[in-house]
Amino acid sequence: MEPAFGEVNQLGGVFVNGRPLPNAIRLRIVELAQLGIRPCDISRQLRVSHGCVSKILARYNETGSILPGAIGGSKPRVTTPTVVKHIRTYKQRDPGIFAWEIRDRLLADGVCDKYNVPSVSSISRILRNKIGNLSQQSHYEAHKQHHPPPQPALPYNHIYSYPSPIAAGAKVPTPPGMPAIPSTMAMPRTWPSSHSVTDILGIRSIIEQANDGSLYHSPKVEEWTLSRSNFQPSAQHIVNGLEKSSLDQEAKYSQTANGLPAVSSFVSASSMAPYPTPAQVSPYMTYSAAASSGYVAGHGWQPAGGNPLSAHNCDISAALAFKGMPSAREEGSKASNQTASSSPRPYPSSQAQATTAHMPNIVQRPAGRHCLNKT
DNA sequence: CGCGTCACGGTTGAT
DNA sequence: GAATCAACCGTGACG
Repeated sequence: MEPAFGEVNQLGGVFVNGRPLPNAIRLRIVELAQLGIRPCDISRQLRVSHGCVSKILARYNETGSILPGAIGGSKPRVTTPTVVKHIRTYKQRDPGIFAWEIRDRLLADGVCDKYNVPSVSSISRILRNKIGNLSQQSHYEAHKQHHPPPQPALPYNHIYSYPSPIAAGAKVPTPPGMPAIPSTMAMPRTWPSSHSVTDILGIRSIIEQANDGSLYHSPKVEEWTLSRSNFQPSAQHIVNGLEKSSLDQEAKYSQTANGLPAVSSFVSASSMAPYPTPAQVSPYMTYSAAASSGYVAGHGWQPAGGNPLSAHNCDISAALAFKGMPSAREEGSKASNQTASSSPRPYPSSQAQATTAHMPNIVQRPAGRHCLNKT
């Protein structure tokens, strides 16, 4: 299972191998970068490897999300039963049809979109393995016989019809044919899985808990809210991407956190004082700091106007605001063309506005903005 | 010296 | 329920 305590890196920072940094830290990294602090300094201050800082900032710049990608799980299948069924149908109607033609038809008929349409080779395989004999038999009946019962209409397709999750990760910057990177596109792999519901529930419960003093939860809410409100479309994914893993993780990190110097304490001030003793700090305590009040509220540096990142100050309210936007996920998952930069408001609702009202700035983040670090 | 990148050892979650 | 697989993670080192 999970180590009760993390490891300590060269900078004296605590981390859990294989697990993402707590969102509070991730948020911190972005915040500091936005304040013009160089990545190398951020790295030292937060005691996070510069590679990690670099990665998080790069992802943030690319996707608008501070959250880690969805860990684990499998990719959604593109060759869903529905798709197979359509392929079969095409093949039956035209036994001489080519795989690429089938592919085109799947797109044309709206069975798939360009993100989840099977490759030609996949189609060939399907034809060979699942349908091959059909084309030679007499068909229309055939499928009723040896075919699995009719599939539920939208097993995966509609769920996965958001922009290619695969294209999403930081590793795949710009999906082909996509001029700009809509934040939704660039989001981390987040195919809705069974989490979908749990995510929501989980998040909500967290939000709810935020009231009862489970302090470690607030950071989640903050960041999460932050991301969502800042980057609209991607937000949902974030939610999705954040998923259990993120939340859990955070919870884990939080466990040991008690009364020790927190990130906030040494990051906080612009002062950037020498770091407190690193290693002996119980792992993650650092992270505990995240408690909203602690690490942000007190600082004078946040833009009065409400820097997006200042969301912590209003984590609860923002969270509540978010709660009021249940449909955001769906909307976001489909609003794949929205770019964060162009800032079409995906959430025209008053609720959305209420949320975003806290952080007007980021919404206008310049599209082409580059490394925060390049300062 | 700063930063992008990548191998590595690790975790996670769907199948 | 265990194994497998493929995704992700942050660190540390290199260029």
